[in-house]
Amino acid sequence: MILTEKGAGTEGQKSGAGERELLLLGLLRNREMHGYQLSEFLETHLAMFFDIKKATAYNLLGKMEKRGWVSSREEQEGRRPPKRVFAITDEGETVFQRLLRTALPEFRGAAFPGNVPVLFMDALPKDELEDLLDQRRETIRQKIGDLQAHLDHAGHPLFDHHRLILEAELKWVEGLIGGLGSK
Amino acid sequence: MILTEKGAGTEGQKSGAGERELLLLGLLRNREMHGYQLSEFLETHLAMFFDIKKATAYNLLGKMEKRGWVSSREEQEGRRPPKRVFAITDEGETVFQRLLRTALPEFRGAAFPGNVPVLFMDALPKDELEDLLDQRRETIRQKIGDLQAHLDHAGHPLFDHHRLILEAELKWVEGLIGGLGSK
DNA sequence: TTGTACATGTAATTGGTTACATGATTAC
DNA sequence: GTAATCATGTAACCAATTACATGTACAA
Repeated sequence: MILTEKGAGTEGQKSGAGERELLLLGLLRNREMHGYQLSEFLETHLAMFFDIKKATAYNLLGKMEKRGWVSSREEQEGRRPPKRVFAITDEGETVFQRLLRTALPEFRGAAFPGNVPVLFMDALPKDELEDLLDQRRETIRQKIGDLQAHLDHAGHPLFDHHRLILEAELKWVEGLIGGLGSK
Repeated sequence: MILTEKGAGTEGQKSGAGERELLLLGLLRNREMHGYQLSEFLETHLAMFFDIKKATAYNLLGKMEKRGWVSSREEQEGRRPPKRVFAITDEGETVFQRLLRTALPEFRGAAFPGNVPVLFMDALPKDELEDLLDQRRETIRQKIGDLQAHLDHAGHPLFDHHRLILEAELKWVEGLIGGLGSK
């Protein structure tokens, strides 16, 4: 039976926290930005990898400012609503360095809630099951195809990760489909 | 630049909901169980794949009972605190069938927040970076090793999925490490 | 008698999303 | 004039976790 890696010892400071903060800090490290700008950047350049909503970005920036990780100044252009431009502080840089070194060597596997239905495949008539799995395979294939559409990212580590994971998923579903006959 | 699959159309009933319910319903389909028992089962047999806490299970069962998906009866043994044994209802079975058919063909890639730090590798001196990546590689290798420890699951689809994903992760990190020299 | 396993639940908190509320600027 | 884009923020809500609160049975 499957064993948990429990009682493994440390239990430490809840692993896995702070990636969003790390991400925002890291982006602000390149150049200061206001919330909308940051959010736009996330949507246009990183939406494939991370899904951070506008409200989340604003809230996070607010929190980080309270903690002193970032500072903000108002910028007025004409008589539009002013922008709050955020910059990383020295303290923020320290936090960034710490978070980076904590997060990089860690690996906690992602959760795959999408796999739940696979547990109950035998509740379906074989024909229908085959059909549904075919659909899943097509979904994955399409995502792999989408990847080819922006090859400008090829070679980027996160892009490669995406590709490798999708290929593993495809292989897996194909295995499932292949195993169907011999049942 | 990376493109989102936005405006793709449907937008429908928020995809990705209900897997936990599907899981619990599916397990109750095999045999009726009380909360503690269900939770134990999740911990001892499925902890590797899904992480559902006790409180969550209890709450979920409560909710599902309110919705009529499961029914419960009290069972008294001696004079201990009584158990509430849950069974799936006909309505629950209908929901199960629906959720199963919705969830199986879907594929929405998991989120990998653990990859955030990879974006900022260049903020680290090469030696340290190499060291941290080596650590990550070891973490993954160990997880793969852990897998071998319970080979009784080998061949189980979810087990295979785990293995394939971990292998992809390993390959990826090794790629990162390999690319370090040529920088 | 002390700790662990069995057994259930609620309350407080966290983290994030959706929806709301506001308003100026620019392109059609 | 009206829609899209730029710009900020709050409030309500939801899902899930942690911490709390309670109590029996049994083994060391």
